[in-house]
Amino acid sequence: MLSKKCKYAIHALVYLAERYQKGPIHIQEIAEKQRIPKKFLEAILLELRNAKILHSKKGKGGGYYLYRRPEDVNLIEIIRLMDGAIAMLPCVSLNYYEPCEECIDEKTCGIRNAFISVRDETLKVLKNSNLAQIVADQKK
Amino acid sequence: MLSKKCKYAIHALVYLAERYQKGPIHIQEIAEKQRIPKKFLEAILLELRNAKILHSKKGKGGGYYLYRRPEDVNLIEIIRLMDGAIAMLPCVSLNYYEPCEECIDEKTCGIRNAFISVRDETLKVLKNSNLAQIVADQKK
DNA sequence: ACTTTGTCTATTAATTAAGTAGGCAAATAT
DNA sequence: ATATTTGCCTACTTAATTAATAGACAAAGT
Repeated sequence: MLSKKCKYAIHALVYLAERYQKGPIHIQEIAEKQRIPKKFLEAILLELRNAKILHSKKGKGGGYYLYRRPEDVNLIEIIRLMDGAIAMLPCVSLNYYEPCEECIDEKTCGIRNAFISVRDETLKVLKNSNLAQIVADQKK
Repeated sequence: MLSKKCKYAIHALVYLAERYQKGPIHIQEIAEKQRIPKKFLEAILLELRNAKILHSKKGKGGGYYLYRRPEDVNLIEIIRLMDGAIAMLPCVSLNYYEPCEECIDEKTCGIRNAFISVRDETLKVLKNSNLAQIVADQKK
């Protein structure tokens, strides 16, 4: 399951994608419209900014805005940033690999194969799911 | 990520699948060989028993054994039993559906589509991954 | 009877997720 | 300049979930 943090991030990004190139949006506005605790949202947007997904402007009239085109921000990146590994086992994670503590021998482990397939299929779907796509789906 | 509980369950079941129809296996033995805290394992095996995946025998010479054939126990069932929903969002879960708290309107939500696809692909893979398959993969 | 082994309920400990507080720093307006 | 707005950053608190443990009980076998 995605964490609330991750879901908040997706909602905030979709909100900003709908307003792409319309100038900075105030945190307060996003928090209210998407019903996200403001302080929590601040931390989330900051992480997205540090990851070069968002840019910000300070002072009056400031706020956050999408740095990249909506079609260039996909769910893989957002989920990895917020929640870490996408795989169901640490030992099959591409970006957050760790050996499984409970595993006796990874080389002969028969469990990993299935989860490698799950990971690959999941990445395939999420790679094609970007902010532009989500905004489009929303309008139906 | 799968919980430790779920990973312990899979390891214990694979251990029992390897010994299918060889009589009951003592909890203690599984706990030691698979390095699982005994008391924790007890609770796990009990759940698997209540779900009709395992049977048990009490008293001397007792223990747990697979109730069904290894090919008839797949990862979907184990994961759902131990960790609940397989989907990444509650609102797209087939067996543990719940509306997303942060969602304004599920009908027009553009986020769900991707996660419905992820869920379907994941189920497709996990459905074909059963204990017999895992044991076979292990021998390579 | 006595021993072995699973059953069940209740607790505790550890970890992670979620949310909050408050001062600092940069940009803008007057 | 200086006051105001707004994001930046660190630290902390609370809540929830996961992991692990304790101990009495019940059934089966010797």
